[in-house]
Amino acid sequence: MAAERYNAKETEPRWQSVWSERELFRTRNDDPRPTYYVLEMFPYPSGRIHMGHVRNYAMGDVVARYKRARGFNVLHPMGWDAFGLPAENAAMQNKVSPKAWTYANIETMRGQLQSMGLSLDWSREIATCDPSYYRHQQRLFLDFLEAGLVDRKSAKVNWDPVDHTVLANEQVIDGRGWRSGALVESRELTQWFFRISDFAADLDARLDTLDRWPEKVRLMQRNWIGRSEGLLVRFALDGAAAGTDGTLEVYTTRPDTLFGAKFLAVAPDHPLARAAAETNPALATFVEECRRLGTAQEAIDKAEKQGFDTGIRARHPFDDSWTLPVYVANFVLMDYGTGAIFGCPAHDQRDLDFVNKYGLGNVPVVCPPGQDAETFVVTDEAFTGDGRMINSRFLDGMTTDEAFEAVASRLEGEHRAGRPVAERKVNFRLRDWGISRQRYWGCPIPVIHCAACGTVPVPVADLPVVLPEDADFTVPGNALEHHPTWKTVACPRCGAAARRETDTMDTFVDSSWYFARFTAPWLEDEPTDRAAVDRWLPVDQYIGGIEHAILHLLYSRFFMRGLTRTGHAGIDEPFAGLFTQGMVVHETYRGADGGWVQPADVAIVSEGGTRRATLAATGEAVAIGSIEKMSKSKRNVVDPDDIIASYGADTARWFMLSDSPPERDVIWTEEGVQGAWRFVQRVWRLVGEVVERDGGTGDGAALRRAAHKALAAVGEDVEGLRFNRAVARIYELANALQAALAADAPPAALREAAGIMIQLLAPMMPHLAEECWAALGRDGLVAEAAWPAFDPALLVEDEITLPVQVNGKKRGDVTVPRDADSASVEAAALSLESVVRAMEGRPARKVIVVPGRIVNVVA
RNA sequence: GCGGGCGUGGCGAAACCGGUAGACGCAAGGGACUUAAAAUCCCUCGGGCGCGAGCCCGUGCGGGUUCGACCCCCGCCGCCCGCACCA
Repeated sequence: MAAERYNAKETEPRWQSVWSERELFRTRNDDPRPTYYVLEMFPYPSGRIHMGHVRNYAMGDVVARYKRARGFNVLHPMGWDAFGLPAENAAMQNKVSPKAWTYANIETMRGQLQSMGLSLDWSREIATCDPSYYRHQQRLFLDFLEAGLVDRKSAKVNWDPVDHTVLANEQVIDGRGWRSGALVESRELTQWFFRISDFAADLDARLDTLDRWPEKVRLMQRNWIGRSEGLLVRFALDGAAAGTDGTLEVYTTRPDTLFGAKFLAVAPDHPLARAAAETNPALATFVEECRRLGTAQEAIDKAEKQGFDTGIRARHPFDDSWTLPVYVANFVLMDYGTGAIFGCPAHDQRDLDFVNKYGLGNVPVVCPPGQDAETFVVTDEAFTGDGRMINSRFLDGMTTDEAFEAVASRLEGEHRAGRPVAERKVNFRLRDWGISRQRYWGCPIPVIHCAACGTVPVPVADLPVVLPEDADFTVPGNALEHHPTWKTVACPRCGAAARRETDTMDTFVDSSWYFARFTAPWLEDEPTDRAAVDRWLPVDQYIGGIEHAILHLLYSRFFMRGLTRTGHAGIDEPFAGLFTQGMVVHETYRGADGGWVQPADVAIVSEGGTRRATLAATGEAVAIGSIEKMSKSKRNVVDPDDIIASYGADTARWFMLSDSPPERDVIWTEEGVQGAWRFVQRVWRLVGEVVERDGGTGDGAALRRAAHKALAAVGEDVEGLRFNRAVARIYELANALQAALAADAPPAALREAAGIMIQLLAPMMPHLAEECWAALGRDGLVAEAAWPAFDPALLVEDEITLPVQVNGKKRGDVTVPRDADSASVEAAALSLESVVRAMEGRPARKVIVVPGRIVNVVA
């Protein structure tokens, strides 16, 4: 045997080149074997990979390598989510172009990922910022436009008046722009939208079919889509209220409480409010105040319920003599339902707060179970549950549900001015996806604005609309807008001078279909190859962070439907299996001056169970703080490059997979890494000893059993993505192998067990596995070897040891033949000395024998 | 406020469908080897009592169901996450 110590630094690059030279991970679409598509969320090229990437890609690689060994034709690609604001910020600060910055980062990060030994098909690599990718995205936009999936409409946006740009909600902090610090304004801008809300019902319903998604994610999406069943009620208005047709449409999910109505309220930007404000200066002032408050989320949270009586009166739908005041109220949202509500204070907390402020009173109409209808009153806590109807005329005595039905069917049947007074309506919270961004570094929206022809799509033959490379980033705002010539263009329809759309697409668009592009990324004329898409999609296993539970995953689900509607695919759900992994967290450290100290500069000493930290360089004391997500601000990051340089990729991968369940956070510790590294060395040593062994007088049966048990268990654990358990099984097998070596087991059993162990750990530590595979003298590469089959006969023992309980407490064990009948097991158990003692002379009233499990004697 | 999840040794955790609680790893303590260190190997490692065989207690807390409960049911407590005026 060669070197004593395993040298990861030398072996890892060597095996990486062997895999790459043999094109082992290059996937062919015409390979006849069954397909398996495993995908990890592609990274943003921020500059360097972080430990979260290592964890994510280590998991995906285990699945890819395991499925390959299982005989699947595995697609495991990698790419770059490469558009986005940081590139423009870098351009502003460092005078490099966003393109140069992004591609330099990709270069670095590709090298880092390659040093991890991931079994990726690099020939399919894509970058979303490359015209060879975004030209197809532009084509998809045009197809979506044609198919009616795209809208251009006016919408309120967060406008940063200093940076001259629209900000996403996440970029507004305490009402101020995250970069400029300027107070953000609410502006109406004409924007491009994807009509995701058209699919709300289907996106909601199909969540039920995603049985390999985490329940949590499905729930989050369900809440986000926000389906509700209710009634659209048309209230007649007195006189000819301006801005209306004489009725006010209200959406409610509680028509049962209609007899508890005390007022109607509309949103400040409701047409009725706007019209009324024109003749009422005080109301105009109120509306203006609401609008100002409207932008800052914080203000909304704290704002008191406020309203303004318009003077308009509405008629109750069941009683024409019953009038209700119509308010403009700050808590009514224009973009949900109809922007108008009826207020039933006794059974809605907001409405109750409102009437209590304006002295409108309340009438309870639902009596809670167990309450007396005569005495039940509501003061400052609304009752929102189900109960029996009271004070509600023909509804009295009904349940809440019955009353809903009664009101709905009755009002549906009544008509006024040719329309039913009410209609059942399913409403959704989900709003259309605004994709316009006033940014340079994104996919240009391929349309042209012509004074004569209006908005004209760029002809497909003219694609791609390429970003200009000579943009100027010294002025804030959209560099496309500032560019001297880029936006000047001839109208494709009439040839007159026209203006290019200077908005680019939200970067979430880029990531909404990349998984489809991976199936045939070489195509030049089409976004997708139908045959390839049909073969590979849906993705069998998608792995990524929980932070994308809603937006990215919902947008992708919408996009898949869009692709199918426009003939680019044939399915609706892109991801059959989804797994959301936990974060990588680390202790934080603070120096004497209170500043954060990075782990690389800290030395930990542990004595008698107490851990103390010092600055490695000076010995100065360092305070150990709480465990947090690795972040630059707290400096508690560990650079994967450093770990790979000192321990190797296998050690990093192994540590990432051991200990914590993959969906939970994992605490990165130096001790843990060293433990993983010790195991790497131990495996190498054990294999070395096995190879050298040329005779043995001991028994190999126990080892064989242990190996086949591990084989069966690890297969199940990897299938279920329980990597931490698989790791524990492999440790057990290593322990068994070591014990067998000590017990002088015969070489055949040793070699078999060592071979199995290597194959089990190959998906996790592929380089070490290759090195050991070669040392064992096995043929070919372990990366190409078929997963071994376990021998079921070895999993069952001839004799089994059963615990014996007396009244549920364990008192001893009996060892019996595997197929012993209950009577003989019972006899053996009762004759145990420890059992007799525990019975204290009492007779056995009952003996429960669970075959192969346990014996319980009831005394 | 609404919705969801989780509470098991010093730590990360395991326990299949209600059947030996703590596998496996980390840390710690003791020992062997060594001039020494590193590396490696062996032993101990939930708490308490006992020389020992062994006994008692123990999965956030309080009840319940069961021959038997970390697991099921009821009621609390604590922590974490998501959404948040959605009518």
